[in-house]
Amino acid sequence: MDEKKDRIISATKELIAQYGFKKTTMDEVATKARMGKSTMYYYFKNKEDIFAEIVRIDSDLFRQKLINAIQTAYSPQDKIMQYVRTRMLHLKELSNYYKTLTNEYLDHYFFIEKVREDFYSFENKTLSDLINKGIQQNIFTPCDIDVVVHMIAIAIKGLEYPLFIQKEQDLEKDSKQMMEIIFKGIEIRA
Amino acid sequence: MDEKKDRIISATKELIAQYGFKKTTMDEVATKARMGKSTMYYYFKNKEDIFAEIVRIDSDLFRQKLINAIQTAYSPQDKIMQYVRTRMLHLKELSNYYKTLTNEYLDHYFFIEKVREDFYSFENKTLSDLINKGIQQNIFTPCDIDVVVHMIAIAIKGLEYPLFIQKEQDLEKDSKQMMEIIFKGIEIRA
DNA sequence: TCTTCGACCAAATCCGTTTTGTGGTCGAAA
DNA sequence: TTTCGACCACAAAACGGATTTGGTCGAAGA
Repeated sequence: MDEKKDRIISATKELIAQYGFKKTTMDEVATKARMGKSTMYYYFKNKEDIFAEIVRIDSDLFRQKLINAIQTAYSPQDKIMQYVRTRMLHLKELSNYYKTLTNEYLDHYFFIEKVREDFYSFENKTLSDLINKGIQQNIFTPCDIDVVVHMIAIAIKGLEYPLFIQKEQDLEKDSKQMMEIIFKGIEIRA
Repeated sequence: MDEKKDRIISATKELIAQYGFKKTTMDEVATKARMGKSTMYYYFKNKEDIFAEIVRIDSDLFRQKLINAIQTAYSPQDKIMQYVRTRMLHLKELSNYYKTLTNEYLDHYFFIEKVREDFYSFENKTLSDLINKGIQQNIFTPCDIDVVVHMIAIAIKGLEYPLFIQKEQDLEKDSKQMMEIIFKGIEIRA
């Protein structure tokens, strides 16, 4: 039954958001999900498996959010801009929510690695497509798309940095200005 | 006598590069510097003081290296490019050398903070001057210099990222391409 | 056959205590 | 002014016993 899985997932999510992965015990999750601890092992292989599922779901939602953001914009520039903007704002939200988790994240990221790689591959394809479309529409100058995507990825990493060190920053403004400069670098000149 | 200070500094540097700050004991340093432990306290206030001095010296050398790099180039673009290139290569060297230290770095950066701030302020001024000169020479389009410098800083952070996660990357190539895009964004159009 | 769970286990974690190691001081002496 | 051995206080490691916790299993209910 999927409803049981959901109960486990949402209980785990809440507890993990508050206490982090390590400090959340399976007993607590079981209590919160209103079932015996052993029952959970009927639905999930182990503790990490639950967490992996949560990450997978969140990642899917994130991707969907990005796809929606792209669709609301028209020009390739706006689409890319919306992509980056949405990505940064979501990450900021995440970093607030999972503040406790940040440190453990590194310890456990071996089993998130797959999701992370999948995401990067999605991001790469999405941005490539957008730039390609921009070139076909005679808006961007023909160029090595992989290089441009890689540069955007580097810019994104730079924008992420303040989140990582919990430094306040106007992400939206920075994203906008950064992307504007990059656009000027690849737009066809009048 | 300055020669004594140097012996302490260089002994500490070697040991710290190998074992990190915490695992390096004052006894070891004293032995390597061929003097009694107490003697070192005649020249330095405490252990951190030695480390702070090392960081200060290294930082000065780094700055000098960057100034030299700028002087070897002629156009504002090349100067900025050389700046970024030299900065990244130096950081890569550092990150190899002080591999052990990376983790502790965060714990101790409170007493490196001052040096770090000074460096950022130097970097900001240096880049501002270069861009300003570029505008005066009619090479860069007049713009909000602070914004451009901030964007370059973000790009640099993005370029630093692979160092931080010990991921191999062609820093020199990435730096070059990233800066070329930014230049296209601020150059006066023909 | 599918689902639930109490009882149970081994390994990890916690926690109070003791031992050791280490940064730093001081006074004497050169 | 410079050097250092002896010494101290305290932080970190080592230890070992008690507790917690992730995970298994077989029985029992649907």
